[in-house]
Amino acid sequence: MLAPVTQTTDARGRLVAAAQELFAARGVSATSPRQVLAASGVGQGSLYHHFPTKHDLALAAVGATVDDALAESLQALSAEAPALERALAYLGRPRDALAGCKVGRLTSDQAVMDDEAVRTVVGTYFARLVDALARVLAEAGLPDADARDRAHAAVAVVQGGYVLARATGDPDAMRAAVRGMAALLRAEAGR
Amino acid sequence: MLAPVTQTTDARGRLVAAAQELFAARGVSATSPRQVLAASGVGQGSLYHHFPTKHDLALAAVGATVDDALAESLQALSAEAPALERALAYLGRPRDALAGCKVGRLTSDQAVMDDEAVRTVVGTYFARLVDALARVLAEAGLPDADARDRAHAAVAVVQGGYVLARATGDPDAMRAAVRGMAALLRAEAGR
DNA sequence: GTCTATACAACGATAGAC
DNA sequence: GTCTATCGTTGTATAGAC
Repeated sequence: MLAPVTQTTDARGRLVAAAQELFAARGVSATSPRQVLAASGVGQGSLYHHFPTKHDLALAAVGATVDDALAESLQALSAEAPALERALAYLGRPRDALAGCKVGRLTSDQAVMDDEAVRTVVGTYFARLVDALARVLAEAGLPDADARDRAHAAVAVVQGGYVLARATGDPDAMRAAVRGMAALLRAEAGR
Repeated sequence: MLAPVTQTTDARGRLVAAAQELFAARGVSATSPRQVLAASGVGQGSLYHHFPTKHDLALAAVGATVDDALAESLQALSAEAPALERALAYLGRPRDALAGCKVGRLTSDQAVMDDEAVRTVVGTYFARLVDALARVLAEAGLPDADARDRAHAAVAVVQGGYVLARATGDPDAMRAAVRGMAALLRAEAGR
């Protein structure tokens, strides 16, 4: 019995993957268990066996999405480069601006904000991201309090960039916002 | 006939006001015509008389909300003060961070993004806001292209501040983001 | 563990009397 | 212009056989 994982991992895994995709594309509230069923290819009974309520499914899918997103973001911040360049690398990462942030969009989703457990997962994502960026900016030479403010601003610029790009239908809005922030950070560092 | 507006303005106006409130609190997708009915106090038939579909109601309510929000924002930018201070006044305006931006949140709302007319109204709001802020920053001495980038960044910081505050459940996240941005703009101006 | 069948409420919208 | 009654669909969830 060296392969301890049962075959059920498959059905469960497919359900979570399908839910992640649909939640990212249409939001949690706007996605029905029926749609997840259809996309995953499993039967109705299976879904409710693994996830008795939509809440359980949302928690699993959002948790997986947050884990993925956090790993990707922290990667840019922990590269082999000077601290300021690592911060700018996070800012400049390629993003699908018109799709919106898979995590950030959840804060406008009623089904998420009304669910304490899910909302906490989303909150932890941003808390950890800001913490990591603040450490990098402190390493770049800023006093701790200033580094935290700049980190909040930088993460906010990315989130707001998504909003601007989606609202205007123009991905350049995100690029302009990030460019503006990067220029300001460089200017301050070169003081 | 010097009073051209009929009494229907009342029922219609109450419907729009109720819709604005509900849309701001719960989103467009998550708000049903039934809820608008209940909140406004008018009858079922009246709603569908004035607004044959939910689309029509959304367009009217979102349009009204955008008009209000734009007027408020532009007010801070057109005060009697030096240009940089007007930009910082916009950034520092008091905001209900945990409630989210009544306009910005709409970009995560499926019912809005799928509706060309409504989405255009939301897009125009941000386009006009960025334009106005860019003009102020140019007046403060920045080259036009730089002013536009900084304006995108500043508007994005506010939108992202809402996201951070809602995600973490902490209004201070918005304040930190705005503080960080303001400090960067001041530093650049005092170069 | 997975399936089909079904329950019951709420959805957006319409009908037709007044 | 406004009302009550109702349509057909989809929502989340459950029942019970296999």
